[in-house]
Amino acid sequence: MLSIANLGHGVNVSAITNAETGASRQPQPAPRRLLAAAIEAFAERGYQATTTRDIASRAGMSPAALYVHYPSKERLLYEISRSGHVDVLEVLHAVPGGPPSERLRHMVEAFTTWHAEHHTIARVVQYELAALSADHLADIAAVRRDITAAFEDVLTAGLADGSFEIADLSGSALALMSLSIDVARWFSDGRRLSPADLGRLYGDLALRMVKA
Amino acid sequence: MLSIANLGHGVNVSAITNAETGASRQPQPAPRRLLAAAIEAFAERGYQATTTRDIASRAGMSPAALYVHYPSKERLLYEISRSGHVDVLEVLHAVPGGPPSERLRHMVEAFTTWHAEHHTIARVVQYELAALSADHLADIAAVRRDITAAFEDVLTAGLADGSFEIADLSGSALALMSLSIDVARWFSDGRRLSPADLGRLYGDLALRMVKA
DNA sequence: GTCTATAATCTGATAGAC
DNA sequence: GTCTATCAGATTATAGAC
Repeated sequence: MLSIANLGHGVNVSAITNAETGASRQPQPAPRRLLAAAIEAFAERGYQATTTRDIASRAGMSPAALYVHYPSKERLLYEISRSGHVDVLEVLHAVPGGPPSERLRHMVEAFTTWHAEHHTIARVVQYELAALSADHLADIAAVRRDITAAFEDVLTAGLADGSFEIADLSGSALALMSLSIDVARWFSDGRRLSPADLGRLYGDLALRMVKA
Repeated sequence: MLSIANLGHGVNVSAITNAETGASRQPQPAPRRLLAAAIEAFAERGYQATTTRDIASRAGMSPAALYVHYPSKERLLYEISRSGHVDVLEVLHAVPGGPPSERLRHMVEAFTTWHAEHHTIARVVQYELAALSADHLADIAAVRRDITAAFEDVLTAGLADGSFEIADLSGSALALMSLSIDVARWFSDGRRLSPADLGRLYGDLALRMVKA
C-alpha cells in the first residue's frame, strides 16, 4: 500500500497493523505502540469501556506516559478513525476502471476484504463514531460522504449504460455498503473463509443484486 | 403481536415501544418506564457511556429508585436484549410457508422492517452483546443460533428444489442477515424510506442475491 | 416505592522527580 | 520520555428515613 504511505498525521493502517502484529521485526516507537494498543482495546471492549490505563499497559508503559504522545483518549480515537477512513477511500479509488459491472464487483470485493483483513480497525471505524468530538466527527463525515459517493457513482454509470437494473439508487448503494460494513461486526481471525475468499463471494453477491 | 404477549420476564417489545412513545395513553409503571429510558439511552450513547443516573432521570426518578426494580444496569440490558432477540425470532417464525423464494423474500422483508421500525432496540440487540455477563450472553447466543438457522433452512430448501443458486450456503446466509442487521446502525426516524419500503426493497435485493 | 446522602471504587488527566 | 503519586470528579450501588 505505497500510495497511502504518508497520511496527514504520519500514520497509516499498514504501519499500525505492523505495530500490532510485530510483522516488521523492529521495535515500534511509543506512539505506534499506543495506537496499536488502542485499536485492540477499542475493538474488543469499545471506546467507552476502554481505560487509558488499559491502553498504556497494553503498550507496556505507565498511564502517564500516554499523555506525552497524545493529549487525550479521544485524540487517539480520532487518529485511528481518520487513518482507517482514509485508507478505505484509497482502496476504493485504487479499483481499476472498466465497465460498471466489473468496477462494482472489484469495489465490493476490495471493501469487503478490507473490513475482514483490518477487522479491528474496521470496528472502530464503523462503530465508534459517536465518541468523537464534534469537530473530529465533522472531519470524518466528509470522508464518509466520499466513500458513499464512490458507490453511488458506479451505480449511476451502470444505470446509464443499461448494465444495471436498480429500483432505488441510494437505497441500493447503502445496501451494498451494509454487506461489507457488517463484516466488521462478526469477522475474526481464523474463520473458515479468508478475507480474500469473503471478498470474492461478496463481490459476486453484490453484482447479482444490481445487474440487469 | 399477540403471540409474544408474555415472554419469560413479562416484558415484550410492543409494551416497551408503547412506553417509549406513550402510545398507550396510560401512565406506564416504573419498570417499563425504566426499560424504555434504558433503550433510548443505550441506543444513543451505548451501554458503557450510559449512567444509571441518566436512565433514572429519563424515567423521571432518582438514581436509587432504579435498584428497586432492577438489581443492576446489566440486568436492564439483558431484559432489553432478550426481549428484542425473542421478538425477532417470532417475527421470522411468523412468515407464512410457501416456495423457498417467497419465504426468503418475506423473511428478509420482515427482518429488515423490524430493524428499521425498532431501530433503537435493534441497536442494543446487535451492538451491545459484549456488555452482557457470560451467563446472559450464553442465553442470548442460543436465540441467535435459532435466528441464523431460520435463514440457513430456507436457503437449504431453495437449493434442494433448484430455485436457488448459491456458492456458499452459510456465507450467503450471513450476507443476507448483514443486509438487515446493518440497518440498525444507520436507520433513524423520518428517513426517506419508511421501514416497510425498506423491507420491500431489501426483500427484493435478497432474492436477487440467491435465485437461480 | 420513593427520596437524600454517601460508601467504595474507578476514571481521565496532571505534577514533579529522575 | 518514563516513572510514581495524586487530583478532582464521576460511577455503580447501598443505607436508612419517610
